[in-house]
Amino acid sequence: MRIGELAERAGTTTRALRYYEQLGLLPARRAGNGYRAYDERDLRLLRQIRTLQDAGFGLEETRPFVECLQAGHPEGDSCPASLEVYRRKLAELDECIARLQEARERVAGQFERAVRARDGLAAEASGQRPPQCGLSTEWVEE
Amino acid sequence: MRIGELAERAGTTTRALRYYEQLGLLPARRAGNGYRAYDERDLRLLRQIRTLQDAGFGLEETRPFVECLQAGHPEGDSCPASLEVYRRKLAELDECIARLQEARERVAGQFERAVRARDGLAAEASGQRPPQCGLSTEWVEE
DNA sequence: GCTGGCGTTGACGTCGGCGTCAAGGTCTAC
DNA sequence: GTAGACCTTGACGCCGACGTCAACGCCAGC
Repeated sequence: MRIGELAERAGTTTRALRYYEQLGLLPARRAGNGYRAYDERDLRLLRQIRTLQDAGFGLEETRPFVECLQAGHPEGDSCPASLEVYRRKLAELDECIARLQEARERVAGQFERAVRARDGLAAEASGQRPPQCGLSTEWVEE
Repeated sequence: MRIGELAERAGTTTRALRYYEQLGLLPARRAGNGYRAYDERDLRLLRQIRTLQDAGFGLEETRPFVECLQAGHPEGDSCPASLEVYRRKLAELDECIARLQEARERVAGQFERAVRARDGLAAEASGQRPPQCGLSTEWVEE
């Protein structure tokens, strides 16, 4: 199988495959004419890479999984190094999620404060009382 | 006030300030010798920028807030455009958090499956999908 | 033999938010 | 008059994961 077919079957691009090879992540054999030659095992490796990428892993983090498969293990995560990467990624995701949630709270607080201030100012300007019942409509509006 | 003092008072660097000026975000007046000259209002603008950045806003997203202050409003979020940015950012954060949580679940599932497999118990599962969330400037890998 | 569709390597561009020189100008203190 | 602490502009570097040329080679079909 040549590079174009492999790329298509894995749902990626030839450029990506050459990049992986450049990283030593997915080395390719060569046909007589210099074309890269891949087989089903390479497709397996590539799918491992893509699955992990989709789950938020960087390319370097996929390396232990790929090497694990290349070493003949049944799964990319059959090796200790892969499990270690899982653990690190879980911790990373947890921290990341916590940070985002904290940011979300801050933004939501500021937003609501600003909306109240706006309604307050509008009320002062128009000389009327602020509406008390309709904050939730602000949201769905967009 | 010159650039070094402003940077220090806002907890940033002179490089960042020149960059903001380059973006037209924080224009500076010039002293006779060509040095940038800032005042307390600039410090206010800069603090607005930094606060938003810390909350995960990109520099372009801070622009409406800065312009709002420059237009003489009491707060950076006194203007409709700023509120709109708040809304967009909240939606963005929500989506991002959801994706990361989904990714976390998948990784956790894979991890546990792999551990069970290692311990000799057989089980299988699979999954797919895209997470990948880019956010604030300061998340370091661990 | 010629077109068209594959493949090859190499190299530069992208995005954000600056860091880090380099080469020089300005101002103050001693 | 000179050190050194500030300032100026300009330009390249960085991180990841490729995209996008450019210029060429290989091979099948007509």
